[in-house]
Amino acid sequence: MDIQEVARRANVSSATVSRVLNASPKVRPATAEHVRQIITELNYVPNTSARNLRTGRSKLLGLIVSDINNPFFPELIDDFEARARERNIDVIFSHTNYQPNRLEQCVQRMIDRNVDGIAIFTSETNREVFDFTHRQKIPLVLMNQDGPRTEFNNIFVDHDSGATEAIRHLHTLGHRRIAFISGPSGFDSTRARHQAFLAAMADCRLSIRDQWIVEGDLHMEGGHLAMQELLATSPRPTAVLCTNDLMAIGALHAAHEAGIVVPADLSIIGFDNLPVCAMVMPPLTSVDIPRREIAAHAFNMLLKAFEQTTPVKLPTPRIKTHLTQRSSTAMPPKAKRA
Amino acid sequence: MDIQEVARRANVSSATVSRVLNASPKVRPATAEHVRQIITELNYVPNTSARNLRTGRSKLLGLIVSDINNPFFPELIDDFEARARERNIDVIFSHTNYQPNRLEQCVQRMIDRNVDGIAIFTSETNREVFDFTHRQKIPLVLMNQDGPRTEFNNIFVDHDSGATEAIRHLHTLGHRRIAFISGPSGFDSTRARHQAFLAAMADCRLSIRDQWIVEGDLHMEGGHLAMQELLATSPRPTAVLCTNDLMAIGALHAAHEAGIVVPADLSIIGFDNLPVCAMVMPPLTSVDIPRREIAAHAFNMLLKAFEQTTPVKLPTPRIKTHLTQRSSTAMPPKAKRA
DNA sequence: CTGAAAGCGCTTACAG
DNA sequence: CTGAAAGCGCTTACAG
Repeated sequence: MDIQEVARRANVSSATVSRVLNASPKVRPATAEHVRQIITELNYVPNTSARNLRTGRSKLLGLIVSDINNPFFPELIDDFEARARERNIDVIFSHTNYQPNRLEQCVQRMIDRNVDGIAIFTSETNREVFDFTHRQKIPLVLMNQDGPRTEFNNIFVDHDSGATEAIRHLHTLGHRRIAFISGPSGFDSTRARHQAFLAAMADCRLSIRDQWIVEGDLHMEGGHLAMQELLATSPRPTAVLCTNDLMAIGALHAAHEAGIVVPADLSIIGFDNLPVCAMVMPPLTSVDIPRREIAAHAFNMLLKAFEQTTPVKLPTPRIKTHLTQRSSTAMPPKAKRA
Repeated sequence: MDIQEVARRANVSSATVSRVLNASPKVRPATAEHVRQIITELNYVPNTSARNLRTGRSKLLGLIVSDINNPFFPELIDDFEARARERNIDVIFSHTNYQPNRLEQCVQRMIDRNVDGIAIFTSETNREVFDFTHRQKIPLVLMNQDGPRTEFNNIFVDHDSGATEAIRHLHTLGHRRIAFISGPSGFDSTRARHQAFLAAMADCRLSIRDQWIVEGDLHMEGGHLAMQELLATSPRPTAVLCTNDLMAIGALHAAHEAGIVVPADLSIIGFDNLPVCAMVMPPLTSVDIPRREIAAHAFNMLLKAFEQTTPVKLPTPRIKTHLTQRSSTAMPPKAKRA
């Protein structure tokens, strides 16, 4: 069943069928209607490969994330894919498992498939690959890759706004001794959140103690260990901001094991606002990263970039983050006594 | 940069280049080596669409799940995709959001892309779509779709083994009053787990009380409400098996709110063994569904089905489920007193 | 072992 | 508004 067969049955040329298929306005409405009917009757579906070969477009977008098992990503993938589907675009999806060299393979495979654009949401960076893709004139969108001066299309997620809201929230509750569980310094996003914490503390004129800044591995384990360290300090902090939710949950467990009640004895705030925040006890207050908004920007930018005949750098959207309050924060014990 | 260009530079015909590309043994090794060198030099990548158009294969597999936001799926997707990547196959991924009619669109889109096979992991069923795909002679693999008599390739996940282990575990601890939070009866998997519970109880010669079987909505809310109902019964159950982990977590919260300590006062067991089981307090004992094993079977079956010239029904793998013990189960209060 | 040539199923500039 | 024809970039049966 090919376009010739449809043409024969409809008593037109394959060119006309093709025009109907592509909703060309140059076809007489009656002819178009007739052809459409035959198409339905025959249950004809155009061959995508032939189409792509002819047009040079694939109606395929690539989406690369660090780790599909990280609950940060599903919502983002979901939204991106839903938008693509609306426009009859398919998505090829891959993940790097945080390995910069796997990014290269992922991108190469997508280029082989002749994708119309690639969105890369990885915490690791591989500048050579970005450059390579850019030179191939394949539309590219990145997230939080070294600021506004980059030549690549970029989406900027502002961690400062969320961190500021978090620290102000604690400050308003009466907290003065606030600790931070940082992540490994190798990742851009981790560094950005650390900076955001420092800025937010300064904003509230709160002093920072070195011993209250402990590094974790971004997993529950790391948060657990970091919290144990913090609990051994004297005086103890009355509140802790964590670089991500998984570490905040690890911290929650460590506090519980030490007989410390959250939030009565200690307030904890996470970062990411993963679905699991609502599942732990107490439900975790966390800085939300608007994943669906990010996905929407990425998709629209890719589409726009693809429509340009000459590649241009699109304006960088700046996305604010905000605190989502749940039940892991309260007044510090001291303030209660007072 | 196309195959002709490579042929010209290598002083051979495009047929020879093509043979080298496809590792045909009919090329003189020296020629092949020379051509390979030129290919590398020119950074040539064959056009996938042209290839697909010629060969009629796409090296593309479809993967459809109910809900990417459900933490059950990421591991499964991960494993499936990793296997595909090993063989240079790409995966087009989609999800139905539990709507049977969206399954039709998903499948149609994949057929349009000329996929070499489709794996469908949805809790909802759409027999017409399965039939349609089957008639198109596109290899298909389903999960737990009405038993061994189906004409479709199927993977059978045995909920009985896990449920039996769960009930025996509780029985051994001394529990006799065991409740069940069921799911909506519309889903095959939900019904299967309900049956598995009943069979496991019979296996341990434990009696079942109607009031100790409460239906939930598969989400935290439903588990929460169901547990509140169970706590209002008299006598109360000392242990609860839940149809899935999300409801088990809802139940955990409800117990906590009622001042009931898990596991000292009440044991809770979930189903699915999601990553979140390790994050809640106390960590949740749960029946594990071996997702990676399922993904492996699905992928291999699709590959095998595709290699057959005439469609055959492959043998149905039977996958056992097992209990993963954590900290939400203990001896019942009565047994302790004794 | 190698090449010339046909053809996979479309789209589109061109001619009418 | 419509059609004939070329061509997108490959692969493969056929001939040598």
